[in-house]
Amino acid sequence: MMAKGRVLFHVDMNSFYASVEAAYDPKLLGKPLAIAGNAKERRGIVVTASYEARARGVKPPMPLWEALKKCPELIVREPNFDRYRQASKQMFQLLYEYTPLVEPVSIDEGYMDVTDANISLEALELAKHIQVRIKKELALPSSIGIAPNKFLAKMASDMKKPMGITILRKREVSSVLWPLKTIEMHGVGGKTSEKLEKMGIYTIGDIANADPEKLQRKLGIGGMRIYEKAYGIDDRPVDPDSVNEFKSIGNSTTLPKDTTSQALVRKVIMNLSDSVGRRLRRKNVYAGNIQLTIRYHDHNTVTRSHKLIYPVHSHDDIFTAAWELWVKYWNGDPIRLLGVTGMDLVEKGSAYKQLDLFAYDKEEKEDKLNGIVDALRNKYGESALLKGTQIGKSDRSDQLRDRKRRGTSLEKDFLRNDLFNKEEEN
DNA sequence: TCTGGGGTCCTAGGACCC
DNA sequence: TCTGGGGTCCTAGGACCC
Repeated sequence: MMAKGRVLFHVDMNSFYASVEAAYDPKLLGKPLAIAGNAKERRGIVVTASYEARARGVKPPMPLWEALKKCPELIVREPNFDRYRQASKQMFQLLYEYTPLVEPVSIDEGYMDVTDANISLEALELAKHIQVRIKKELALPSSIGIAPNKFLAKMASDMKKPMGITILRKREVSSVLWPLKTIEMHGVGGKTSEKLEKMGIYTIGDIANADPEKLQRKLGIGGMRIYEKAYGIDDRPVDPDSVNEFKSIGNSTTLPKDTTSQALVRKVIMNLSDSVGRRLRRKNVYAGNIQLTIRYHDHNTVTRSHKLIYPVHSHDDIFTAAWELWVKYWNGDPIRLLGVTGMDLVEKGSAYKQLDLFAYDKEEKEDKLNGIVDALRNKYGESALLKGTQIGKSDRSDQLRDRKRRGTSLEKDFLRNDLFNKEEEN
């Protein structure tokens, strides 16, 4: 018996941020509107442009000054992320009414697997129904792609905007996709398309006719993938859980102006650590690795990271790790951007399973804990948080003062909280 | 007068272990 | 004895996406 093909939707909101703003303020409807961060400092870029703005040549990610040159009457708004998250939530809730097999990909797009959805409508009718409801109930335009897999559904939703619905069948791949330039393929960007051009490959059809082994040699595993995609092959399932499986949580910020001020940098890293910590705690996860991103004046960007002995999620611990990276690696040049990211995330409770296996009651745990902390202190010195790092002198004394003030050590705090399930402040 | 901020995945080299 | 090869972990960077 032949396996039944899947029916997948890719739902893609059109100019999402701009559309949400227009839904809030109908005066904006029909006007050239751009959403841009740092609009006041003029360092911003256009994140989203309404279709009226696009018609005048404004499109993301264009620097704001350039957008204004092209379209002087452009209305510029700063992003209201809370608003977008709210609208996004409502949109996905609407999708969940039809099937639990919804996979949000980003704030404004997601896949649905409606193969076995218990709905009497044909796929096309169902898509229309969903699109109309999103428009009526949320006042937001969308495009929907219908196809037997994610890749084709994604390509399909891109074909008619705004408010389009496109069906892309596998047998249509050669007529519809093959004429397109390689960069139109989802997953092929500027660098890869350049490499492909050097191989004499310009269209998706050229990819399909290329030697797959050569593609793999030149592009690694990605080469094999684009070859399969060129034939419309993509087995990835719609995974509703992936939205909760974070691999990293980070925040970064471009400074109002480039700086070498230690005091300012310290403050910025502290703020970033605070917000990363808050987000980790809200999701109930710990970071086993802290990464510092430094973008210099000339846009050269470096990342430096440390695996920690213990996963952390307090702002103090995150700041300590990030600051040590800063002290150790900053090259002295003016800084444009700073970022702090928690990586190697582990869920609360899973981090110390091993300890629990060997300690049965509270007192025993306490003893065990003290023993471990002492051993760590002996091995790494007072600053046992980081693995394999020599801590700079000034920084170290900073840290010691800090801990004295709090009357405890970082690692001990952390273990205590975890072992005894102490309530965390939010 | 240039280029934001949030992520994911892949690659590659060196350390380290056996 | 002077030398192999496999495997894992850690780190950094690059490509890509929205």
